[in-house]
Amino acid sequence: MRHKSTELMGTIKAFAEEYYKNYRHSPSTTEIANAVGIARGTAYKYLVAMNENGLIRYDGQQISTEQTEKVQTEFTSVALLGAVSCGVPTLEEEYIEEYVSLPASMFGKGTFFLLRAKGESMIETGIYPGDLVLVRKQSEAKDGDIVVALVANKNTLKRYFVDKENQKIRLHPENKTMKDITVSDCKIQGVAVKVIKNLE
Amino acid sequence: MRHKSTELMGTIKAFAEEYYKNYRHSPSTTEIANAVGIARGTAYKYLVAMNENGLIRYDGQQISTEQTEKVQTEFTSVALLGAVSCGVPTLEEEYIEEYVSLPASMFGKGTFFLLRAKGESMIETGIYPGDLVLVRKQSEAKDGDIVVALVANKNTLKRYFVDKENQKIRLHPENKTMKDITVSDCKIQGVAVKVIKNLE
DNA sequence: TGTTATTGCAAACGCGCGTTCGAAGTATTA
DNA sequence: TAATACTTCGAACGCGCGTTTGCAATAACA
Repeated sequence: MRHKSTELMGTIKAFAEEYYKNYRHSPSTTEIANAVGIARGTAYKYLVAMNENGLIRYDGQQISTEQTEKVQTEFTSVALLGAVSCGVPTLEEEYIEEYVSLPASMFGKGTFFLLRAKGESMIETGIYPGDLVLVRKQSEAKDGDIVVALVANKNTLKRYFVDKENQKIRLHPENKTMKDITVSDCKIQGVAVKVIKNLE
Repeated sequence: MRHKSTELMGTIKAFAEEYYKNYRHSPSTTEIANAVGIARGTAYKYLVAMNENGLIRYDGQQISTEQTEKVQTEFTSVALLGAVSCGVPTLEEEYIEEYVSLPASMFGKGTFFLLRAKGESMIETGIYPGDLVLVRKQSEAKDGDIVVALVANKNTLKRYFVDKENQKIRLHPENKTMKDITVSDCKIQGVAVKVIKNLE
């Protein structure tokens, strides 16, 4: 053959892109070599050639293509709380079921936790029992925010309103069959920012 | 001092756990050494001591603790489609806005794509315009599934029913103000499995 | 205070990585 | 067929890693 195989270049590119989507970094020359069945040095030469070629960019460390540039590599680590949503102050290690990484581009940055909604108090905003609620951890809330608040030693999900007249806080369930809770003070654990719902 | 500092052990453990949550693998001895200000060899010795100690587990490659075991390391790579949800056959590279990794424990495994819901045709199942819909790519659907289907060269999100009497497919918008679409055939792109909604 | 055990550091080893080099093999051209 | 250009391989170099070792510093104990 006269020229480096463009077929092989395509295979290498595809392999690198697939690898990148899974591991969020480029494969090593060794990994590429093994994957496509060539020598390590050859794999390196291919990468350099493909770089000059314009098929990929390669700086000796990372391979980048149009596709890999679209791969989001920023994540937020989020604690998923289990059966805790009532009664216990959250975020204690033993109540954390697992830690998951969520892409920062979709969910934002900050300190979050996830909890499984219980009860039907927020049905009218589309939060059903079993849905996962992503909560940004913060102790302040704005009027109208959906908050996780600790009242009577229980964590509940309610909409938060400040009653200026009588200096009270009103926690409003979005469910016509339930009544508002009015308290003079309550600890806010965080503000709900997303819901993840099952469809099937 | 007579014994290795338990304080330092705690610092190392905390550093390794935090690192693990961000990168989904353990830091190198060098990284630990730099982070806590000791020599590389010392860091290694600490890891070995902490392993015998029971404070962590260390196999020479990975550090694991109760916390790191809760960190989910399996992901599914998902293509996020941009303004495509109508009119164009999906999943062509140029319409992919970005690739995100979602934890397999929460979203399952398989081939998925995400799209931003447009129009109000699924409001009664809680899918509002702007919500992100996670779709499992498949060409078959069960009765009652919410599908992304290609009708009249447009992708739409509808509930899927098979009308056995007259061998037709009925695509049902969950919105009382809209009418069912009845077609004899349509290409199914996938089945909606999750919705991610904004709350603020 | 002197002896002993323990700790921390710097240096060194093997290994995999990116990278380079020379030799051997193979397609192209005359 | 012979000359040339190109490609591939295997070996080798430097570097960072995990790991080991020896030495100096230091705490504990008599």
